[in-house]
Amino acid sequence: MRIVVTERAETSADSDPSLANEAETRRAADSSERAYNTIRKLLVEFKLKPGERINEVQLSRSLGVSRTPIREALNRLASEGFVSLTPNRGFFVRSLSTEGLLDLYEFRSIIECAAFKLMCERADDSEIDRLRSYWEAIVDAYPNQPPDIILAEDEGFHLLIAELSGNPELVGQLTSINARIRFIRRIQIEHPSHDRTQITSHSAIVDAAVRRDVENGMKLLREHIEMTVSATQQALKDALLKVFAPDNGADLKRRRRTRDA
Amino acid sequence: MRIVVTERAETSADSDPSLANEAETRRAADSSERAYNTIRKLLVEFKLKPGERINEVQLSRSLGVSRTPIREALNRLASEGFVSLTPNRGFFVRSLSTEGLLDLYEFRSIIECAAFKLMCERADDSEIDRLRSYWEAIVDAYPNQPPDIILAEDEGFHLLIAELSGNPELVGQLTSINARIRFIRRIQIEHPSHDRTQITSHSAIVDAAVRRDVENGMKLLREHIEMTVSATQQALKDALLKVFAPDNGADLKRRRRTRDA
DNA sequence: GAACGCAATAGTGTCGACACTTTCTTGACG
DNA sequence: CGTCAAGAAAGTGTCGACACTATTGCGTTC
Repeated sequence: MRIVVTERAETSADSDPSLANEAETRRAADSSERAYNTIRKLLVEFKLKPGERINEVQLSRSLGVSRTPIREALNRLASEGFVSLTPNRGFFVRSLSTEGLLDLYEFRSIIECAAFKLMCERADDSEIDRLRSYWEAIVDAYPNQPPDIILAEDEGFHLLIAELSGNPELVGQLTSINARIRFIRRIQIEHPSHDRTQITSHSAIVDAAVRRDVENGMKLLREHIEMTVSATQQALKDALLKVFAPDNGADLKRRRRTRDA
Repeated sequence: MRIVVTERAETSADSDPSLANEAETRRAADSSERAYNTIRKLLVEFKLKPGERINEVQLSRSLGVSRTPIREALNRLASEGFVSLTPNRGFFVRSLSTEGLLDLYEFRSIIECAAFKLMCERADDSEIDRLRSYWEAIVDAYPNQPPDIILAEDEGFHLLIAELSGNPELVGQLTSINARIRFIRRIQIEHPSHDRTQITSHSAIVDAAVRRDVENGMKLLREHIEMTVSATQQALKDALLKVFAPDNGADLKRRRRTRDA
């Protein structure tokens, strides 16, 4: 596995008894939180490969913390679907196969369409205008932004719709979905197949929202999302090929679905 | 707080009843899992009251395990929205206000309608027939069953629709929603306002599925769910009144929404 | 008597250790 | 040669302890 963490250039925090420097020796009070973020990044960037067993001891050494915060982070990641837990055997990286990706995008489409509908029904004009102005403020520069910005602004757009739906559950769900597919989306944006004219659909969605045209808006959203799916699938395949470089993709078949009841 | 865990005499679909008893003989290897189930039950039954701070030491003593599995369970419950975590102050019971309940039911409605639609589009006739036979096998005895059975069979019905949608994400989401509202639903079923003629809508939904009538089926589902919401709201109010017996309900106002980004 | 420290208490966050389980290694046996 | 078993090694699950932080209670000062 051989993971080198560069999150903070603070390697070898352990085994330094000579340094009694107070500020440096202070034990961090948020190891779990940082472990969570770091591990999630490792997962989402395929540093930890799909299907692989996660070695807690190795991970804890890499992050320079004990196993306790590692396990707390892994438990959270387990309920969020990033990893699965088999009793007495430990945590495994849940493979996000192309199949699973389709399911996830379909779920996303469901959430977003519902959010749009609710927004149209509930948001007052000033709120709809927030959506319009949010998009207008970034639309011009949008196609020329670096991938990370594009991604963040796109997520912000869709998340704002969810917020304007007035249902916090939808916001939470969309946030969680975003986290799970962020890396894939980033790859897709950087992929040569990426078509930046999709911004026009955002504008069209805003128009539909202003007109409170539920049917049309949902149709646009559905198409907007579906449009990215096939391109994203190709991007995912490329990414997986890179990850499992020489091997065949046999490991991918071992799809686990151990979401507990 | 003073919690005494009497795991017995409940639904107890789980296996092992006594948690503290086993500590004397041998160390349990699944304390986290059982702590998770137990704490979730405490939450869902309002033994741990909304807004209350969760004392890990007390809890661990009650369950007869150390704080480690308690914290692992709480971390999972945090990602699932049952509790929230404030750094250095600990875990708090997230209050499920009537408002939050509405949001949750709305979310459920969205998931179920989408699942029904997908099922109609994808499931073959034999699968639809599984739904039909599932319901036919239980429909006669249904109104006279004890509440727990009614609840389980109802959940099973809706869950089967989600499964037949072919999207595991929807199954997982519905499972999670069910867990969060189970106790409320149980109260509602036992509440005098409960109307058992709602089984007719299940039959109607099956009919719509057999005819692949998406529009009508979704309409039925939406109504079916909405019908229970108002009744459930009343049941929830009664339950909360009982929980916060002498106090005013001021604690309920402190609604936390600390779902991490 | 009220506001302000300031110590004492209670509670969380993390650690290292150890018991138990799974997995790997090795060597005997067919 | 392959199979199996026993022991060794690796790894997980849980514990008790301790460092650090928040809270409470108490005495002091104005």
